[in-house]
Amino acid sequence: MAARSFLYGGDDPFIVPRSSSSSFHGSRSMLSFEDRGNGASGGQFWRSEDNGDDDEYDEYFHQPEKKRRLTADQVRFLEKSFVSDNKLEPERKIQLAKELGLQPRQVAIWFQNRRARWKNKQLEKDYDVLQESYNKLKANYENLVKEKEKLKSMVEELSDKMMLQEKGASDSSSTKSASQPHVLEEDVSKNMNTGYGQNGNFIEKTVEFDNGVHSSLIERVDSSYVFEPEQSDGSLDEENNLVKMLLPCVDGYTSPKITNGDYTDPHSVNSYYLGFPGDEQAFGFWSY
DNA sequence: TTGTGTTTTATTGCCTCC
DNA sequence: GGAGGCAATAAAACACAA
Repeated sequence: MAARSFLYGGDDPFIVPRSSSSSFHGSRSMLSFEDRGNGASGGQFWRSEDNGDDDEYDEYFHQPEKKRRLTADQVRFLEKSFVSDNKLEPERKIQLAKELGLQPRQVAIWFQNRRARWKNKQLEKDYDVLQESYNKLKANYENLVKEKEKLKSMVEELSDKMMLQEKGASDSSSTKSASQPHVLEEDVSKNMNTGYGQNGNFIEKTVEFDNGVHSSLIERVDSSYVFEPEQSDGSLDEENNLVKMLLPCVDGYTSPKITNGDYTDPHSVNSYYLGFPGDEQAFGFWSY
């Protein structure tokens, strides 16, 4: 872009008069004659101050341009200005250039570069925040996996006990006691808190296991119990799946059905009742 | 002193807005 | 179509270890 090329030569021609009341006279030395071979903007200042010597001017002006750093004072001033507003309106650009003894183009470039640095810093901050968030999620996930394993072994332990019960029951002649899931009932019931609610012909209990898993317990009017897992709880679903897998090992389970919380047609919903027939107060799981 | 990595200044090309 | 912003990049200036 020709209009912008070659160090302020074609853009924003702005020459600070020597008598300028700039508060940055210190920076003027940077633009002095002794610097002229080393500085782009210095060339123009020098040109304005030494316009009597055309040869020297030509010699300087055709030297390859070099860039120079702003003084600490100039940078401080620009930083202050940037903090107050990181966008640069033309008036402010001219004003800053005057006060700093710089070309407006230099001020514009400085702001542009400063915005780029600021953006990079912001990206770094955002990255750190995301990283921290990820680490927390990861730790949380690992805890959940451990919890899941714990629950899994719990279910396996319970089903083993059920199997033993079943085996013992089939060995004995008493069919009544054989169908009682005492171990399951005791082990589960002592590990949960219950709350109560009424639901149609059932009393619905909200139960909370020690591990934080919530479920609903449906107590039939005739005092039999079933479990109804909440659909929102994936870990319980997982547990139910495990229990469902173990079902073939358990003799005599029945599958009553529930629609909208009410007991209806035992065959209308695809779910399992993991209880036992004929129990007065049996525990079991609804499995979907 | 010099090689090397980092920071700063400046350019270029593209894009958007008016 | 010109002005200005931005991303990418070049290159000078600087810092610093060896």
